[in-house]
Amino acid sequence: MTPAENAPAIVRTRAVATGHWRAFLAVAKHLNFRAAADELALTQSAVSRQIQALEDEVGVPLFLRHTRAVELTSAGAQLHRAVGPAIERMDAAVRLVRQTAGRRSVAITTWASFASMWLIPRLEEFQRDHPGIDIRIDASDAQLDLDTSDVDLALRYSVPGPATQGGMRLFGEQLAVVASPWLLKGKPELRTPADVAQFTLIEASDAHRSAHLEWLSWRRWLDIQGVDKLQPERWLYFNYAHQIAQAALSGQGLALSRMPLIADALAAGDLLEVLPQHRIDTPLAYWIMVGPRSAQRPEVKAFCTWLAAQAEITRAAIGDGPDPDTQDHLD
Amino acid sequence: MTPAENAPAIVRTRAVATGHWRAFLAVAKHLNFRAAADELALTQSAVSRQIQALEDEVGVPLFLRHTRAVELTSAGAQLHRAVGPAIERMDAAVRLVRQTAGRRSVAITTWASFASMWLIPRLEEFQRDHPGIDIRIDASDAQLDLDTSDVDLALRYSVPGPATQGGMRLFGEQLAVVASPWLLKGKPELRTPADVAQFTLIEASDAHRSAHLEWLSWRRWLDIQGVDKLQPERWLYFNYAHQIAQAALSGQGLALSRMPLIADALAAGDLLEVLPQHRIDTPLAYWIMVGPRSAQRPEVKAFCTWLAAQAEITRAAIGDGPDPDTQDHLD
DNA sequence: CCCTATTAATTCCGATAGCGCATCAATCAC
DNA sequence: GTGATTGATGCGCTATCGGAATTAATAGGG
Repeated sequence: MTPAENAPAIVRTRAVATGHWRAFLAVAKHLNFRAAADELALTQSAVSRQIQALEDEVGVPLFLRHTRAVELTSAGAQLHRAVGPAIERMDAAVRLVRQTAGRRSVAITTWASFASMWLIPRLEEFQRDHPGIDIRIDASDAQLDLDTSDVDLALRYSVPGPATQGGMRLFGEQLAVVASPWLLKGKPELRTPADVAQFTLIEASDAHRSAHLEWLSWRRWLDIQGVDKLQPERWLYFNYAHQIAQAALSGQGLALSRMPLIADALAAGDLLEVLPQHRIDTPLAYWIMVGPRSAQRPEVKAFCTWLAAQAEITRAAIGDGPDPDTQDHLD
Repeated sequence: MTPAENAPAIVRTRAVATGHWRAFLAVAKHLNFRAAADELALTQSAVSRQIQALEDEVGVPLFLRHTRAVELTSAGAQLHRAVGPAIERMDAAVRLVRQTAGRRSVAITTWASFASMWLIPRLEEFQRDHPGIDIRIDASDAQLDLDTSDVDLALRYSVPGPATQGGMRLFGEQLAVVASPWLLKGKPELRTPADVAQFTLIEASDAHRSAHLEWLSWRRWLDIQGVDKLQPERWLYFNYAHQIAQAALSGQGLALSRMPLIADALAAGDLLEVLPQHRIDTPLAYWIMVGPRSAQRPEVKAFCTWLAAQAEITRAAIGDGPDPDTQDHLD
């Protein structure tokens, strides 16, 4: 006697209990009721009936039971493709909420090169000054939406425009020719742009779909210096800026590097700038975008303040002025 | 006495129990326990305790209860953003499975203009010949992934290349200058490309991010005809091909239209081709891509066969030859 | 060809989780 | 201050769920 029969007026569609889907997913994973039951710390009997209940509710068989094998039906497979990610998403959200419960934390999204070359080296200082604040960094290179995802702020790299509306500019960028001191030792000093032809030139490969790479190319630098016909000794391509920096550090050639990212290595003497009078600018800049629900939280404010201070230091190190157009919405 | 206390060895994290999430979503929607209870056909008491159970399991309050108002906590809002879409996705999957249960159906994804100008007008014939097969068309202009979504085949518009691997070519395309007979009546006949300057030229606007639009532009046509300096009387822009066709049909100007899409209108005399000796080709073509799990299903095969026959008719009408490079994996 | 091992379904039964009813507690409106 | 509104709570009922044991189906081995 189901509730539906007690209340015939209401078509109680009770769209399937979430718990049963876990049994479904376990069986779909193992293709074996007993193994699924073990995973769920239940008996085979319980799993069998959960699957039956599910099939009753959906109205379609989800598994084909052969004597020695279980197989998803096409409907089962279809549901599996939808339910698996959905449950996973719910679990992830719960894990995240549990993890950050009662803790002050700031979640940041950015891209791999910026995280490893600028943010992470500085982060220790923030952690020291604010021991109560957790930092979570997503450097998956996926462009997360501040309105719908659970990140508090995004550090982005972009030309000024609609995409940077409401954001705060950290710094602009110049490109400098850099190399390991070890590579230059014993070689005659580079005096003119044309001298770079004696070296291997390290550059980003466009395998990575970034639309910005054109601005960062050696080709553009050579054009600006008026030596666009020049062919270097060799080209060396990498996908990520930190791989390029790594290659330059180990003396594999000359890199055309973004000042904000290699300012530390220059200061430490691990890299030397060559032809410093031939730096070029790009229209790209680095931005903080703050999520709408995060702007008021004190730990987010503290982090932004600290970021701005760090950016000021970097700006001073690379001789970058503040952008007059910046709309600064952070106090 | 929870199960966890009976089995201390197992850290039964039981990642949040049952369909309590539905109560959570209902309360989050109404911000009112009683209204939520009504929606779920339960009592306020039941809803109250479901929410409590949920808060116990997650370990965080999800709602702030004021005397006359209920409010999501930030954790609650975070969960709501994740759980809502997840449940919705599961429900949608179940609905779809229920709907197509036991029915033969073919799900197609394509884009709006092709659906309305080519596919839908022909579909009636297929439905007549195959009354037992349902057709579901997704013309949302979202590029669905055949491997992960529930569509059986995609009708795409693309240059030959990796994206069309394994697909079957329907037809290529030529661009023809067309106009309403009504517009041309009483005007002197157009004899040379330069004569188009007397008319309004209708063209796709690049607000729509399609990378193909360049091939479809009047500018390219004028270049090829050697009259690239020519300025027409007026420009008229639309976002979608069927809007352009609509405008041409109603006599608003000359359109540079894709032959496969307006062949019917030409045959019916609703549009006239002007300067037929000045058609131009584009490298773009129309393709069927069949999903990996669908290729063997008889109804999908039947639909593909029918599509190929329809394409043959269209090819004959527009004088398009088959592409020798085509990899035909059907049949 | 029969016997055994494997595996899902089924039956029976006890535990409990979830529900409704009635009531309480807190607050706001007047 | 009084009544209305709304969420929480105590209590009793029962449908549901889980476990143990058994059955049914069948593939593989001798």
